[in-house]
Amino acid sequence: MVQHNQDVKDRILITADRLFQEQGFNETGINQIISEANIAKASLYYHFKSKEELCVAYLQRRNEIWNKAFYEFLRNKNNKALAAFDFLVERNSMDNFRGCSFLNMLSETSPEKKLVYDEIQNHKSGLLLFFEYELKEKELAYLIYSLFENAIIESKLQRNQEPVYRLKKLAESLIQSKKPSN
Amino acid sequence: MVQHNQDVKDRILITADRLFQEQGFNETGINQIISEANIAKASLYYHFKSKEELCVAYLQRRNEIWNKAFYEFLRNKNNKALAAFDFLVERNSMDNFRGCSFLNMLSETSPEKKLVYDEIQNHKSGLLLFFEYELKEKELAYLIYSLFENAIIESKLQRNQEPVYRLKKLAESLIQSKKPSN
DNA sequence: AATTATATAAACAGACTTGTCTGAATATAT
DNA sequence: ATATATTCAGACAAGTCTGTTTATATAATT
Repeated sequence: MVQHNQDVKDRILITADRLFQEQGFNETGINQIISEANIAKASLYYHFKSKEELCVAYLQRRNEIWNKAFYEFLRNKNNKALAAFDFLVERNSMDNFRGCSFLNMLSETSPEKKLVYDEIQNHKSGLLLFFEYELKEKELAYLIYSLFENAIIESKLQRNQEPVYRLKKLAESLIQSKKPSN
Repeated sequence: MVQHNQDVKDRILITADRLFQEQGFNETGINQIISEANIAKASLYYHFKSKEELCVAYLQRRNEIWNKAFYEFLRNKNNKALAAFDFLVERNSMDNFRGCSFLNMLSETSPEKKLVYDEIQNHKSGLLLFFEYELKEKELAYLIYSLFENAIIESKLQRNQEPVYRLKKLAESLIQSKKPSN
């Protein structure tokens, strides 16, 4: 039966999102996506002309979802730059230390795929902008951003939250020591 | 003609090393390895019972090669913790911003492959130990280690050396401010 | 001299890969 | 009512993937 309700594209994206995150991009085949999304292969290629185009759409959507969750989490927090580390703890618990979708893709793609690189760069520059806005000082922001990035990677590698706690404490003392009130 | 000179295993490792670095692990097939190494497929499976086992051997060898080049580079340097960033600049130029082989593998593998994870963890804990030895203070070492890690990632993502220079400067001022002589 | 270790080529298995195409059906828009 | 957009199932192409097996050859060890 033809399901003509225009959520076909959504179902593709939702399923691809889940599978790319769970298994990685190269480990996920088109056939698995269409099978689990319950759509026809021709429908996928009607909406996306290649797997690479689906990849770009996936990263765009992931960026939107991530940002939404991120800023929602921070809404009622006092020190948002530090609370970012708490967000990371929450995400690690939810996704079993899967790490950053964008850094994962960075390792699975090549610089020739410019549109893919663009989406990764865009996500990361957005995150850096957040720290710059919160901390006012650019070099301090780059510093805390770096600790945040390494918190993602190190907690993925160690498969526990200790690196996040530890780097949050380091970030805290660095931010503190820059405060003019001290 | 049978080449019975016991460098077959070496040729496999040398070729796999090159291809895994240039193309990534999952993007490199067994057939390409045997073809470019000029050996028979049965010879590969004589020395390595699976591609995963080859992966582990590759990471072990890569760790040895990396460490050798790293400590050789640092031998005549004064501030070795800071000179590590210069090493990174050199490597980026040589390998066209391919990034860290171990972090790349981290994104291409899964935690179920315990031996693979072990090699990645081993490499990174060795690097952290280096910073701890050089900087004496553990939390400072973890901080500089984090900047170093992000320098690898960010320069790969931006495909230029600016992040390395910038993070080296940040590292410098952080190390400076911890010195008791100030 | 006999055994064992290492190497070869090449076929084979069985599954998977991305992407195209056909022919039909159903919606939506004009 | 007619044109256009969307969806379907499923076959097909042309290749790739990891790994096994066979049968043979050579080198090293005992």
